[in-house]
Amino acid sequence: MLDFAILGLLHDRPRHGYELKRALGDLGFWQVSFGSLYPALRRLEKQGFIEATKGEGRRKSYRTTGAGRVRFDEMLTETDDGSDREFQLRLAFFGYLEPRRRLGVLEDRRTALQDRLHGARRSFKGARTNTRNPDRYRMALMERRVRSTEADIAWLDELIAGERSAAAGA
Amino acid sequence: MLDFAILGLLHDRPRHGYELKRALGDLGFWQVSFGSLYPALRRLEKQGFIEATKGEGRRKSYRTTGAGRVRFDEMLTETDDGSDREFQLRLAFFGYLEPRRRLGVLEDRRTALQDRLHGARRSFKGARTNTRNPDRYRMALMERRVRSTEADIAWLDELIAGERSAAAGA
DNA sequence: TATAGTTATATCGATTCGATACATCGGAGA
DNA sequence: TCTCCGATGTATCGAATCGATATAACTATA
Repeated sequence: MLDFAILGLLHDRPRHGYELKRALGDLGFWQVSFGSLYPALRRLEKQGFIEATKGEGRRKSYRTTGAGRVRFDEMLTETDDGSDREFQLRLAFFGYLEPRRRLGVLEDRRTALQDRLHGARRSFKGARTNTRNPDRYRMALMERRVRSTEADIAWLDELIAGERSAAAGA
Repeated sequence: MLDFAILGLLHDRPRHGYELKRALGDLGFWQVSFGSLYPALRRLEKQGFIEATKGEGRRKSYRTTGAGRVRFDEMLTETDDGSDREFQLRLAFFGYLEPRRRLGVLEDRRTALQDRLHGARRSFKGARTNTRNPDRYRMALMERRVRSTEADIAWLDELIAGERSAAAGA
């Protein structure tokens, strides 16, 4: 997954290590550590997906190779582990995904969130009903989960609507 | 952090490994793997914080020792790494924290979320203003971050209000 | 001229993950 | 009745990731 992130960010333009960390953090959902990043860069370089050139000063500028761009395209359509992080990462690179494939990804995500919502509601109602003395704070956690999943679905629906009108308008 | 989770769940009552994984997953924010859980149990046992007794069938029932309960109490008030996960975990065990200490934890969390909100808004507005051709999908991600942080603060404020009235009513 | 903060690359040990192995148990369907 | 399947349950492996730390140069500021 970090490999996917790096290839995607380098697909935008060449960047050095520190800048990759900053850019990934700026996406808002993953503060990656150097202990993950630098080994990942060497891994990708050894696999021939990226290459380093010396930038200004101490910097090493990385860019994707042809093989790296092919790998990135594969990853864009490849199997989805269903994690929140992977979805957000995929969305960050949606501009590089063929437009006709986008709606499917969003709808799969919607299904997954609906499932999560049902589970969250079941837990919440179950705890309220079955537990003799339900813990106030754990109930609050469950309620938060229900609400934030609902909010995510609403947000996603806006994205889906936008995608449909973009498809119709094109 | 996993140690904290295990000690807290065993503070409720004795549980076996599989049950701990289920209980932690049911809290809704951490699907821990067996590859983390079983080594953690052995770690805690070796440190003398928990002990195993043979339960029915294949089960090994774990419970906290005196030292384990002391350690858990320390962890309840100890340094906070500021992560979402740690906050949620701490909240799940709020019932075991002295009532007079609860409000402080919630207010610290509120401050952290406010900071996050400011950062998220700054990124969002910055991208909209500075970027010549802002990526539609990355903008959506930023907007989601703003909205979900706002929703979290609102949810937290309800908790804080409840806590204040509980303190007043007592 | 200290001194503190940011930029930048890098590594270390410990933790966590995802996959897998293996075995038992209860229920559904042939 | 038999057989398969999914849930239960403990356990381990290698790889990925984390958090802390080391090092060093540059930049601002007191």
